[in-house]
Amino acid sequence: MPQSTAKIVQKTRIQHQNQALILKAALEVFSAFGYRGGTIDQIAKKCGLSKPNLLYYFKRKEDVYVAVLEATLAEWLEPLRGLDVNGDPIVELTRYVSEKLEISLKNPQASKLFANEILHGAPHIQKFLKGPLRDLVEEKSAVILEWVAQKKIAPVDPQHLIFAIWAVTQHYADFSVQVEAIMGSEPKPDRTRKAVIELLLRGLRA
Amino acid sequence: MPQSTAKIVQKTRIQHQNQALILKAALEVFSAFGYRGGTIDQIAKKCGLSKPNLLYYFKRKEDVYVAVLEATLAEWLEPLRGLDVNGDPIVELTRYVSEKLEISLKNPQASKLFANEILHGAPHIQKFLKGPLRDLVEEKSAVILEWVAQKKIAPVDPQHLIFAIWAVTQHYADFSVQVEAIMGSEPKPDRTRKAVIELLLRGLRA
DNA sequence: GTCTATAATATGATAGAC
DNA sequence: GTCTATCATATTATAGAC
Repeated sequence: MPQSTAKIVQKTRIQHQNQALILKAALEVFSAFGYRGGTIDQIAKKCGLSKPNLLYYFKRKEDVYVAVLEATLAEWLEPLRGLDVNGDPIVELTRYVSEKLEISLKNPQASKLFANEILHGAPHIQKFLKGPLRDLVEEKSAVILEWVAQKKIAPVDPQHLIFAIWAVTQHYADFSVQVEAIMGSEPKPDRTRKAVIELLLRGLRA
Repeated sequence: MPQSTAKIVQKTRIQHQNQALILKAALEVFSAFGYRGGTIDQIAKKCGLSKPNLLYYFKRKEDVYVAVLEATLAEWLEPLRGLDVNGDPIVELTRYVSEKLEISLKNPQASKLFANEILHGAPHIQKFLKGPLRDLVEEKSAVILEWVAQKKIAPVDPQHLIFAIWAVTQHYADFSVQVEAIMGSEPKPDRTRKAVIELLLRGLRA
């Protein structure tokens, strides 16, 4: 009995380990080639498993994709959630832009995966977009409008401000190839951060 | 002899017509599903040709893709090219942002096709990025720096300003699904334009 | 130039031994 | 749980008649 339990625990551990390996490899593959472009063969090779063995953990290719996609959604919401109506608007927005940019630069693959999904109509995350994401944007738009009402920042359309922040911060991850082609090398994160904050927030000071 | 010539002309006309049909259909398919996701079968059906007939005009799937991609590159450069160092900076930049946004909204498929290509490493347009695009950005960065030197606009990093304009304007085309999910409906172009111009350029007034 | 038929390949998924 | 072998299917591309 004890040995049997130990065995189960052992197996479960290996399961979790392998699942983690698969998700890591899947993120690399799907972010680079898209859902249709990436193959389970590539993913299996990248994490040292055979194709049938991978499909033992995830029955279908789509299941792997959805799993890795959903793993990134939580992280996606987090920075915006922190926007505090009681804080100083410029400080709050600066922190938000900084965090969003840092996440994009630190994990460009997740950003690309997400961008690719939305670019092709978001077939797997409609509910996320229309549910949690929409609700959060609505909540934080109210925060920004409150700041405007209190004349703490210049008048601004809150939804479009949020879109602009997303667009610019993710641009450096999603279109890194273009950025590097034009700048001749990888942009310096610190300089990028300063430039982005200036561009997006300078016009808001009341 | 005259008839023979007429025939050739006729054929050439049909060729051009069919090529145009193919490129139009290919843009729809590739922008929606990506390069790997789109099939020549879909494209052929969409323009009423048989698959072998399509492959008579373009030998390989990749040739169709490259053709439709390159057809969009010229249009891509055009608005930035108009930035005139002798004009009023705010007027010039406002015009540029407006044109860029209008093109994105009018032809979101081309924007998506382009975004997808870059997202996946731009394997087919490396030369375009490192050549004409880079050169043009360099030229127009100098224009913006000149305006800064003349104290006509506030100090700004010209490359990052251009990136921000691209990111925000294309966002409404590339991520339209997300924008609509959050706003509940298609955004009004006029309101979007005003919001984007305010957000990007308000901070630049000297 | 256009078609039907088909070859050649890639890839998702399963069967069954161990 | 993991493997080899294989099936089933989708898709690119070509052959050859008309």
